[in-house]
Amino acid sequence: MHKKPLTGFDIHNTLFSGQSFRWNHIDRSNKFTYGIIEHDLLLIEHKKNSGYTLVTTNKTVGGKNIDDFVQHYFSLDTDVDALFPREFKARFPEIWTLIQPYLGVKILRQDAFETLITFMCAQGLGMQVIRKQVTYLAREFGKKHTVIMNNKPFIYYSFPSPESLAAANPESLGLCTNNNCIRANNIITAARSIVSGRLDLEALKDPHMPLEHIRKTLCALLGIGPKIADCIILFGLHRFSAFPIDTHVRQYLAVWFSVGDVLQSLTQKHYLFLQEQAAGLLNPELAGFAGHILFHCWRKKVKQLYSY
DNA sequence: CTCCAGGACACTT
DNA sequence: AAGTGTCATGGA
Repeated sequence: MHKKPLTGFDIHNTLFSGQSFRWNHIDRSNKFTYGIIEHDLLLIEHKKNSGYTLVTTNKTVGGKNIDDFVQHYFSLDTDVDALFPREFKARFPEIWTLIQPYLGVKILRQDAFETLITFMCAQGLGMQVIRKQVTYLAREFGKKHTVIMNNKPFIYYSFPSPESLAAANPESLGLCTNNNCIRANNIITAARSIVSGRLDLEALKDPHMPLEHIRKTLCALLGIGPKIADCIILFGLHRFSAFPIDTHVRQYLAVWFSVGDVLQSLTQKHYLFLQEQAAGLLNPELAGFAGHILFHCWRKKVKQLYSY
């Protein structure tokens, strides 16, 4: 067991802000949280006086030592002060005050394939149902692991490999996607395009590749539109300039910044218009990062929603 | 029985 | 291109 204290950011809100559907609580007391990264079980332990501690079963995670992993996975290398420009704070002082408690929320640099599949499950559904689908997918098609914790066996499942989803039959995968066979087939097709090499997610991580080209490549897959594509780009390909717009983002853009109209339908043109406006308000290079903080604040504080 | 949930897509102008 | 209905499903 390897341990690493986690300090300097808001771990709980980061894990449960809805960007990842693979972090869960072990028990109702919420003192232990777990996630599976790169097939490695990570535990986050919360003690009253000693804060948060990351516990891993291996010395390395995702080929990195723990310090480097934490730095990278939790985006601790990104300057928080650069997220919201000086003009933003001056123009919207009340919003700036409102989001103060959420400035510690980080973007998780997640696995690209996991992000691709899990956000394909997110179309037009509530987070509760999304998490359920992802849990079922891992249980049915992921690798089963058993570890002994507190003298009791604890079972978890790593996220399915592209090969296992590519080989799945639609009926059994449909049981994981609310019996939505269209979505099940879309996921299988996407997994097959990864296996065949027709879609190369690693290549899309190239920071020099134009955002437009990446978006176009992802949208070529059935079941992926502009919003899901931007989520994959932000959380899975780690391009913080990508700014996904969903119903919640549209709401806070209209209410907080008088950008667009909530009632206006989100056509492609309007979607791009909102993105331009948001980039103008925020630091364009980090618009998605800042947007996620605004998103989480809007949901939790204004809408009183909880994603777990 | 309605209505909603982090959209996507086919189908007309 | 750009705008407008339709779709699919479990849960509250």
